[in-house]
Amino acid sequence: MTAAIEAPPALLRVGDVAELAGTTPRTIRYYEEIGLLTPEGERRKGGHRVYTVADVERVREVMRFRDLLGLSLEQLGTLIEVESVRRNLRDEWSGATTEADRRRILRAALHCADTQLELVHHRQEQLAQLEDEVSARRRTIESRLRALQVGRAGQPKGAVTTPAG
Amino acid sequence: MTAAIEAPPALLRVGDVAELAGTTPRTIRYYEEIGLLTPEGERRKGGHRVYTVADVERVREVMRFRDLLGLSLEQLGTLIEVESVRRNLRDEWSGATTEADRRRILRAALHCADTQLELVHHRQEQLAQLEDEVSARRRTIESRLRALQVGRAGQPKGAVTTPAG
DNA sequence: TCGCATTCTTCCGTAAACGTCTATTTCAGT
DNA sequence: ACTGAAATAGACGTTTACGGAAGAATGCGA
Repeated sequence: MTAAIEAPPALLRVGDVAELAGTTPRTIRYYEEIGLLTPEGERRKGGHRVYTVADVERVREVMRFRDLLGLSLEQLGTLIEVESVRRNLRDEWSGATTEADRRRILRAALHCADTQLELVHHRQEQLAQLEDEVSARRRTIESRLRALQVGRAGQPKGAVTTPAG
Repeated sequence: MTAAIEAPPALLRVGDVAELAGTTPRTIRYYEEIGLLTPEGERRKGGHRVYTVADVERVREVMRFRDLLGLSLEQLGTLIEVESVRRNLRDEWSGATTEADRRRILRAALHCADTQLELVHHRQEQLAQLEDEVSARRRTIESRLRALQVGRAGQPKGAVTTPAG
């Protein structure tokens, strides 16, 4: 009796979340401490935190943005969507959300995604430029190497031909 | 009399380098302290460091790799070319470098550039994947928004159409 | 030559992002 | 019910990448 009507949310503990996200329990608690992660579901009466797979996703998202965009956790706080928004986007809307609310939430989420995309694109441009410069240098080195190989069969000595650099 | 034969190397002091590279003297000295930057040219007899524009470039390179690849300065030490190699690549070869030496140096530099390119490409892949996911989410949000707008003119209430996700 | 900005070394401070330890519950398998 | 593994709060420790101040020495323009 009292069988689960919907799929049980697969309760996770802090250690599970840490392992699934590839980090440590300390980090998970720290993220909560600074307001980056509010575990879904209430604490158990013993005080233990209760998570779901959505929280794991959240942690992974935080870590990816941190690594790939080089942002501080504080900056991520303003970049990553707020819990309520996320919950609303993932679950069905709670009965209390009016249509105007939904629109507002969706607009906020859209704006958030746009900001993220801008940052990603900016990063991509910077990386592309870095790539250009490095590969240009690579070509220079290569041509100098070839010049050396040729010189070996041709002139035994002489001025080094500085090739455009 | 005693006119400069070659272009004078434009001696810079630590403050100049810092300003040109967009950082502070403290950072410049720190980079030297941990072995990332060995100023060209000897110290002046007063003990003041002497730099050239090449050192400025070096500093900028360090900062870019640090920012864009998210590497620690220690990791950068193994990634960025060693001073001697750089000097040899930029200046003409000193009279003492034999042809075998030059080839070895060039090969090392080539390998170094390849490593850098690999890292850059890996980063680009990660960013591309992140871009995909974010823009996918963006589309989801957008379609939900549209669904709301449509619902406003069509059905006044009903189940929310969860669109693939 | 004077004076003041700059640089020198040395040392201590700091912020971010956790690691680690302790002492104390709490949970889960048997 | 018991027991070992795991979680809790709280505190302090650690590393990286510098910031900042002190006191002395140096360089450069007038």
